[in-house]
Amino acid sequence: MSDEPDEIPKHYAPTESEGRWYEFWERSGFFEASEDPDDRRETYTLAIPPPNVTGSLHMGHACRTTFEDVLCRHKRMQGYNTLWMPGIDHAGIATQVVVERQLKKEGLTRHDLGRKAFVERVWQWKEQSGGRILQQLRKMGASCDWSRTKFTLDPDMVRAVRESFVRLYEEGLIYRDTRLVNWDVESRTVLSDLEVDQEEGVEGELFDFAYPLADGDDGEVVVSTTRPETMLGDTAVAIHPDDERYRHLHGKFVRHPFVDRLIPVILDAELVDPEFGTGVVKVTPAHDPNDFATGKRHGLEEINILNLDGTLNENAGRFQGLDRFTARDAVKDELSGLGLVRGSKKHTMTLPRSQRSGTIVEPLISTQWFVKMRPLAEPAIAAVREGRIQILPEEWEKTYFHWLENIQDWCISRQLWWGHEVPAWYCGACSEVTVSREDPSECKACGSTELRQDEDVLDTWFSSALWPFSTLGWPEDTPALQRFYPTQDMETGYDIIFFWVARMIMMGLHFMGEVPFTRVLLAGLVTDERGEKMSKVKGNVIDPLDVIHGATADELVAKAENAGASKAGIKYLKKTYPEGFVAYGADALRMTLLSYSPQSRRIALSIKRIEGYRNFANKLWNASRYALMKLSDSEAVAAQKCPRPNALANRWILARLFEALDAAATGLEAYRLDDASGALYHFLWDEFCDWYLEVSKTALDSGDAALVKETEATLVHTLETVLRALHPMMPHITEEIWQRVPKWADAPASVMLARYPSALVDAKSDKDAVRDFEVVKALVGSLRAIRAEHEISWSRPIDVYWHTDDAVRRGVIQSERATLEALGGCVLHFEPDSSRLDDAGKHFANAAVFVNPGVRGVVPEVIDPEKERERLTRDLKKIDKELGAVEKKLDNPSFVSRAPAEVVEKSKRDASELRAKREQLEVALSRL
RNA sequence: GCGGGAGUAACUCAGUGGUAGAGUGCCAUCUUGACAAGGUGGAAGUCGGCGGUUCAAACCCGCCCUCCCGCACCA
Repeated sequence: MSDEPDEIPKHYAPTESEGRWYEFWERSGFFEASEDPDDRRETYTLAIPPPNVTGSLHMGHACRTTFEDVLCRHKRMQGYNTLWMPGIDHAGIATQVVVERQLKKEGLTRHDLGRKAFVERVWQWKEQSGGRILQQLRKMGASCDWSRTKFTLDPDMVRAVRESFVRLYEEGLIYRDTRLVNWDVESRTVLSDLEVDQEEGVEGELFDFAYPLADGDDGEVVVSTTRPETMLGDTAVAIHPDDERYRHLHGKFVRHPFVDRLIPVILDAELVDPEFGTGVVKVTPAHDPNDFATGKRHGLEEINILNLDGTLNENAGRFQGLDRFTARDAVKDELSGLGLVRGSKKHTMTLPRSQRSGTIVEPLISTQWFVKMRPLAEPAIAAVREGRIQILPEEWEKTYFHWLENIQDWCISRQLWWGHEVPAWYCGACSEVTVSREDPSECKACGSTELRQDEDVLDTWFSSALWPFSTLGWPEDTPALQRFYPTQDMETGYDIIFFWVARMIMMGLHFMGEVPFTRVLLAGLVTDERGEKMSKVKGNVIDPLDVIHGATADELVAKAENAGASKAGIKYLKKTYPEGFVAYGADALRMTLLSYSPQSRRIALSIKRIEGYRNFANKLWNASRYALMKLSDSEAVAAQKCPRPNALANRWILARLFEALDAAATGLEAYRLDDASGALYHFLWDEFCDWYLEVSKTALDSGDAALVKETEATLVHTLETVLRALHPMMPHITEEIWQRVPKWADAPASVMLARYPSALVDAKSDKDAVRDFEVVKALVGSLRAIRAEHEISWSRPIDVYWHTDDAVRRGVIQSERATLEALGGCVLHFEPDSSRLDDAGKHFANAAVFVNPGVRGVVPEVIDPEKERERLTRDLKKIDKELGAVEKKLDNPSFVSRAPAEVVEKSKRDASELRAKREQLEVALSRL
């Protein structure tokens, strides 16, 4: 047989197989949701978190995609009309930056092209390389309904955005206002609070200087600041009204040393903490949020000293044109020259940085569009509080509530060119604003045609917030919207709970009057195996596609260098993956990502773990290969029907299959895909492969026609069922094998269309079989241990004399004799006279002894007495430890009286079994 | 300052009251006809520390130490 070329290769090769099946599924339309009015199936809908159009598949996407695909494939197999709605996000800043970078290489800026040409250029780029990530999601096996793919700038999305903007405007929930905003001087746009990161622990300087009193008053007031340059925009100094030290300053003025300006001393209990510094605060309303609020309270002038690029403007007098940081030193020098410096000390502070450009964000007065959030937040809070939306893991609810309860208005305008245009037009004649669904031809107030559209675009997240219903056709009342809204699950990373999840809930409730989804699943962030965030600089990025298709070490290094990895990063990469990656396949990657607990905030991905699951895929492959070889000439064997076998092993594996399916179902229902996949993994490997396949060899070779028949039926049924159960997790390999398994006449064309196996339908729990098979496993385990300890070659059969007083166990051993002898490599002899075993030394030369629950046995003439002593001593020690713990418990009267009866009973049983075992081992030891 | 999370085997992590688990790694051994990407056997943990509740604590409570993450404030 070994001479014959194998029809099925020994190693599973994922690369070719995965692409082939994916193409088959997509071409066959298996991913498509139905809008057929006669289709009465319940729906299951999940909208993909649309990746950035600039995006390239990373592990975060891979993780999301896997999780979502499992949910969708599972629901689909359960008979739901399943819609997994795919799409891409236009990603305002991110995309604009990418194209601007390209232009830079040509020596151009976007201003050289002008707005229209630039936007055209971005579209061009989008058409060429934009949708790449959707192809990459396919490599993961994602079963999205691609026929519905949306881009957030598609015409119908534009329509949805305009509709929602206009409605919110008409309802007074969108307004235009001048206030202090976060200004990114590099990207030259405003940012929402969420787009600003606070960099903590920055070592800075607290600089003290003096303002001389004006109007002939002698003296000065000393103020402290971390930003001396902003004094150019100071319009007050503030003291606490109750501060006795400064009572003489009430109503006075100070003189600005550089600019011809008198600055009032104001009293403000809110701004000033008399304990801090000198107790005097300089007030710069145009460049600090607190000062801005103070300015509003006191009606102070707001003097903006900055240009939009971060240089100082004409209000800075002689400092005009200097960069903001250069200006800081210049101002300090100037103050020093005037003898006004009063000291300086180190100061630890927090700096606001732009998430995009990394530059320090400037608070700047600007006119922007805002969404009034409170009225939207209230229903969103209620929806979660009342359980109409469930957030998992639950601890995120607190974070969600905390944010919404303290929410600030959302600044939605951005000074970019790429994005949804603000549908507002300014009239040149009357300066009224016209906000309109359609491009207006005249001012709504005065009828003038002198209209100019607002030049800003909307925050990318504005269109994302509409995603669950805009993708289904809103504002049209389409059949899709009716059928698939609200959706069921929303799965995404916890890092965008505010950016996206909360806003979708608010907008969904507002525009649809219904929650956009009933469950939010928040997953952790994927990091490298050290728990460090994957970063191009660190060289620790694992590209999912490299894992799937393989990559040499050289390729990895070249790629990392190209991406700008540091020297240390390259070194780490070379050290960690000296061999590169073999093609592990999408299924192995998926299983790995699923195996991490969804409750963890960090998914420290390890290549070793991926390798482990690649090995699992291979194990499944080879187990199937064995089964298919054995079943090759039994065409009649159909997998569909659950057999009713008589043989113990067959009954056992079906019972265990039942339990594994039950565990998988429980895991899937609870969104614990780690538990679900783990249950099937262990069933397949530890039970089906390690025990059942081995036992089946004996049965299939037995020549007993009835036994052969029922074993074949059980084998194929178990395999076919476990393939269906695993399909959502490992779609490609299960399809590859399932297609080869003998099937029933009207079987569907793909495993993904087959029914998901349910424990209740497929088998009944056979507890007796499970209990009896444990006897087989324990006995074989003992024999293997003896063999291993005494280095007995497998080619040498051993004689085994055994005895038990337990009728059930005796029955099992006698009826499973063939199996036991095959797996144990032995010849079994029942020893009716148990005293001969107790006193084995007299009757058997060099006997090794084993003791199982209720079964004793000896293996004569095979042993090294020293090793036997070692083995027995070790066993004895283990038993002593266990027995000690149990006995201690039982000696405690409180335990016996207060613990539940079943717990006490179990302990008693354990104790007596352990004592018996202990006695046996001691006898055996003393004999040596 | 407010809030959340984490600390369990060498590593990465499961484990919400009843005798500590997995994957990888390690040691030994086996090319037994599905699979060496494998089989078999084995070693390895004062469950961060201290106290409390309980018959019983990795798990519940309190305090402490270390690390991570949000939010707010920071003259």
